[in-house]
Amino acid sequence: MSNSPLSQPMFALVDVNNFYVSCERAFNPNLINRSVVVLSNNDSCTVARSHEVQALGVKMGTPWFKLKDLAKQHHIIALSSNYTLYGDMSDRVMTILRDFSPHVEVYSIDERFLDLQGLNKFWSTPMDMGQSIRQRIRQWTSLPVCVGFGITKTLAKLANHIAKKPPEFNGVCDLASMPSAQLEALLSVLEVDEVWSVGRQLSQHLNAAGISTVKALRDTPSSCLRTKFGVVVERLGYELRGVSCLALEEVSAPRKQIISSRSFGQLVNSLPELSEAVASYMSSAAEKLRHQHSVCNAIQVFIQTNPFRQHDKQYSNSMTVPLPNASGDIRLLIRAALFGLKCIYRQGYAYKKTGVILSCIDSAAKQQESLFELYGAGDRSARLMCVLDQINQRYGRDTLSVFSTGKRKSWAMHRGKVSPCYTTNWNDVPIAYAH
DNA sequence: TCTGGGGTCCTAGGACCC
DNA sequence: TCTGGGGTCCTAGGACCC
Repeated sequence: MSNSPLSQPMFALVDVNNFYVSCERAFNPNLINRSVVVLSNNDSCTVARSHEVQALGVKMGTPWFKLKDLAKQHHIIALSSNYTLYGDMSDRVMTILRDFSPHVEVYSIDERFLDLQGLNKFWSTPMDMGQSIRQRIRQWTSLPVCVGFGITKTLAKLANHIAKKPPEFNGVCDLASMPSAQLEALLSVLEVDEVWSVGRQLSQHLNAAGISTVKALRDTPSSCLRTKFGVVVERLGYELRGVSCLALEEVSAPRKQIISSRSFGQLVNSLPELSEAVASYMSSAAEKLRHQHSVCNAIQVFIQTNPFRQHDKQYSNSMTVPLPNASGDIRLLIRAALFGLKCIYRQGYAYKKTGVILSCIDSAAKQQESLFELYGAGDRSARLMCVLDQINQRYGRDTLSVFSTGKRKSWAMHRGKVSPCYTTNWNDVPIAYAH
């Protein structure tokens, strides 16, 4: 029996420091040790800052025009973003991490969770492993990373956050094997909003209830967290106490919605211009839709004026266009989106932004949906069995095993997979089967 | 003058049905 | 005809994340 901490449940979070800036530096060493920011679409906002820029107090998302003076003064270099490059670098990091664990979750473009349980044979301590990860990624991609270890994902994320604070941690922090005196001291000074999923609002509420440190949050009884703050915070408490509630998600589920939207560089007034933009956003959204083998059953299209121009007349609206027959047909999707746009468009406003949001369902689920629609479904238990009978007679025994029905939306277990189906007309079911 | 884009989950409240 | 409770479904909006 090994006593190595890695024989316990153990997660790691590996996160690339200042990811976009680090990617740019990997290809242009002149940027190293310089003040660098990467800007969003239209070069409007800062989406990444080098350490040097962070030290100047520049916050994430600061508009570039507000930085121009500071930039001149401190010779800040601003770069337009290059997402193709960042995606490629992200894949390279992924490849390297697979050598350290077969179980890796892509949490975001610059963060990976690793499940390390049972890997104790290879490493004497997590710290060794963490340093090894840092060195190899640095060597093979030039990217700097920090590594956090914990027995839940929330703790690993917190550890990663702590590891970034130089210099004593040297980029790696293991909360699981930290001496308890040190751990308690650390958690009692960490503010509660440093915890993953505690944002501005929630930290205010927690503070108002006297919970201002991570330690206080961890030590508040579950029942209290549940009543005062709901299920999410209750789960958070468990995670901080080392009870894992969040599993590693290695296979990324298909997106439930696909958004494609953009701010205009210049304000736009006319419907034809907006239509052109919407059609183009829809094309790229539909491409993603096909890529994940989904179809779309509703499209939301929205437009808005520029809320920062407070003297301008403001207008924002959206419309959801349902597609009774879910589809991935690009021409149909564009038609539906343009129809929605036409409904919400009003003349006389200067528009800043528009976009589409596609609700996605799995192609296979769509086939099942049509199967159920063929027979109808509903909330009349007297007819439930006959529907099951019909479907199983026609498609073979046990095609349909569980069938829970709601008024409009129902749920069916089909070959081990639960899928939604939509009620059309229950009365289509022949009355003869009701007996 | 110039203020990002893409996601998930939860909740409240209205509509509707029995 | 009037009234009420209980349930489901849908949507919008808020909060959070990177």
